Amino acid sequence: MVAEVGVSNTQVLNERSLQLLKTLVERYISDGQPVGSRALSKDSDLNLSPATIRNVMADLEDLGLVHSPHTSAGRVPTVSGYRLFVDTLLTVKPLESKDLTRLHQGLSVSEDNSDMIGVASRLLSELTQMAGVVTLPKRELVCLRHIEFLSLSHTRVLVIFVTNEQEVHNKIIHTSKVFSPAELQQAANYLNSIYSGRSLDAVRKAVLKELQDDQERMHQGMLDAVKMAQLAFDQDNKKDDYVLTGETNLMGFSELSDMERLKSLFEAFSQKQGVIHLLDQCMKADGVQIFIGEESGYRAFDHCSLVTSSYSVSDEVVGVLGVIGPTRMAYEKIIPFVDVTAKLLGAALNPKSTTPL
Amino acid sequence: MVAEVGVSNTQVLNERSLQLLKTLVERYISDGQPVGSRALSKDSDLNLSPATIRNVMADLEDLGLVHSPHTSAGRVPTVSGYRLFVDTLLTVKPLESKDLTRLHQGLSVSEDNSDMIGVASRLLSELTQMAGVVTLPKRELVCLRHIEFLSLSHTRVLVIFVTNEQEVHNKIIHTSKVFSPAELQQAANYLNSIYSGRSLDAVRKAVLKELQDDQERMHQGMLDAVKMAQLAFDQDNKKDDYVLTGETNLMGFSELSDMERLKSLFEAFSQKQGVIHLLDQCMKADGVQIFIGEESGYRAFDHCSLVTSSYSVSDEVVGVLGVIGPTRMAYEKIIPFVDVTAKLLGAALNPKSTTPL
DNA sequence: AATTAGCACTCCATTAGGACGAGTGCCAGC
DNA sequence: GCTGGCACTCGTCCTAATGGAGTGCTAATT
Repeated sequence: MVAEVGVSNTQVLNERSLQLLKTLVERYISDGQPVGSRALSKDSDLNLSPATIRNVMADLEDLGLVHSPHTSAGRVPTVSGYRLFVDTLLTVKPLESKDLTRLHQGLSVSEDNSDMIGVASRLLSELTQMAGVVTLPKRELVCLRHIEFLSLSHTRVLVIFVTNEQEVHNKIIHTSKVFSPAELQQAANYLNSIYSGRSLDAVRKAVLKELQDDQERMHQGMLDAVKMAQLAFDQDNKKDDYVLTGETNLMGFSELSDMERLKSLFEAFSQKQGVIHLLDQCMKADGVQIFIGEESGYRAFDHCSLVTSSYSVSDEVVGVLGVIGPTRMAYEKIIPFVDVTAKLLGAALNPKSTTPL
Repeated sequence: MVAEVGVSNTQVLNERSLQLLKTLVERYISDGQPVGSRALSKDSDLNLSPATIRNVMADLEDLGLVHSPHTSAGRVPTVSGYRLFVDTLLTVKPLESKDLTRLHQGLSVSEDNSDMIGVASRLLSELTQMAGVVTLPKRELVCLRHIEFLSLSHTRVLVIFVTNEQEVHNKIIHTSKVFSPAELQQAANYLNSIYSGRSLDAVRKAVLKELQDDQERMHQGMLDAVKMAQLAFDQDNKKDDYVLTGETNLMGFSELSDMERLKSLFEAFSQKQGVIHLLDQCMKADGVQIFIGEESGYRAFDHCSLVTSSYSVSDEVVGVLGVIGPTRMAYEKIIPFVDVTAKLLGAALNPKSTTPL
């Protein structure tokens, strides 16, 4: 988009126009009012008269970077305008030290990191005064530390497995035959010895391979164990989820004061899958990623922006976190927030820094 | 309140006034507009002129049962008016058969009742088009079925316990010394043999008693087991919680269209403790209980009503469910909804009807 | 050729006024 | 005790008027 504009009309999108666009966006973000030529003339240190500014604005409007709500209002940045702004004009501010301290103390590497995800989400929403969201680490990508089977009733077995992040998961499976506690113990021992330390995804694949390959090679006990593992790590097992906090902060923003919009936004939050899909896309990219307004492709997010960053454990991307707010947000502050939080969360979840099993 | 009114002025609060109040509340609930004397005259089958009705209305207003938004508007019921209405005037309608069917199919006694609470909440919000809330069964009151210990790292032990409702809970405890897997197994076996089938509350009390009483009587293994049980069922373990669904339905109601109100309501929802406290009060009463507007004592609920019922498993009250909506709700329909849902949920969670361990 | 000043114009927001209708309170009569 | 009638109040809706902010265009200036 930026390149295209630059190519199509280098004459128009010169240094000065960009400078003015930047000032306009900054001014609009802080005021929330359409910015007029007079205000821009004073704000920018270009010493241009309002009339000149008006000419530039007309050009920017032709390029679709700004937009006039009506004839005698000032200009407001469009989605493309915001995009150009965050991509090339933005000067990111370093985090304020008090915020940095707050993040560090909240996400310090501690013994109990059972609710790190929740803490991270709360920090994001508290410090940005918008909504914070953090996906749970992708199960497939975290490492298996330990697995255990527990007989509930004849063919119902409770599977318990502990992952890297010290999280405990459980699932009830139905076996084809009845197992004694001793048999279950044996199966667990076998699986632990073979698969402990490998990612859940790798385990699932290995298990499938085992079952397809020569089953004769294995004795009955091993076969049972592998079959149970298959049930336990079944594909449909992955119930992606996220922790969202500070939604209520969004109710303060005037651009979301329309009840219809607000309702559909909150409905999207509670239905989850749309948001999950959106966040999943962000996992592909490595650094901070931004969706502005309609860019997300979800109508409910039309008037919102989403600033995300993936977070990694042991150099492996396992989840995404971010901030949701109105399109008119202070990107230069939010971006470092999200960036730092992602790094700290990754570090806090790192198994190397916790007591080994 | 009702009694007081009746005593203070039996002359005024006669059959006819009550009849008119009833008609007024019904009319207001269905229309949402202040009800004028003309409308009441037509609606009620008392054959009274508007003028007469106005006299009665003036009396009801003196008693604080109705209220005029301004001089030339009709009347609107006050909280006391609603209270009198639901306590003595209301004629509860039986559930529509399609709704009853829906409830039955959703809350049937099935093999997998792991998300019964969520299902119940969703049914309540879906069928009433308001918000549904269901507390998780009180841990103290549910029965222990099985307990297991799993060693994580030297002094960290994962406790897993299965309760009546087929729910699996886990908690990480720190022991004072290092246990071998065999010792942990032995401890679990001991605890299961003694405490299985008793309520968590009873187990906790028994454990405390054991520790205070003669410890000499027990050998070391038993003592270790009891000590671990104490850690596992520690008081602070009870993290009461509830499942709330359909909050977005509330955004449709005009009485909650004020952003300030809506925001504080949703903040109350996400902070949870206030709501939990309110719901806890409802556990004491047995049948359906109703809080109208300010009666709840929480400012955030000022313009809402809460219709609740406790639900029981094996004749023991273990939780509360209910519907949250605007004060102006169709109580005669909501009450049976909540009532029936509570009964069905209790039945669905009943361990007698599920496969024994 | 780029910039600026000036001017006419457009549109929004606010205010004031007036008509209308719904509903009340009160009083006198049945 | 009930009812009809009447004056009154108040909120809503519509209209018109005013002021201000900001634009687009053109002609003058640098």
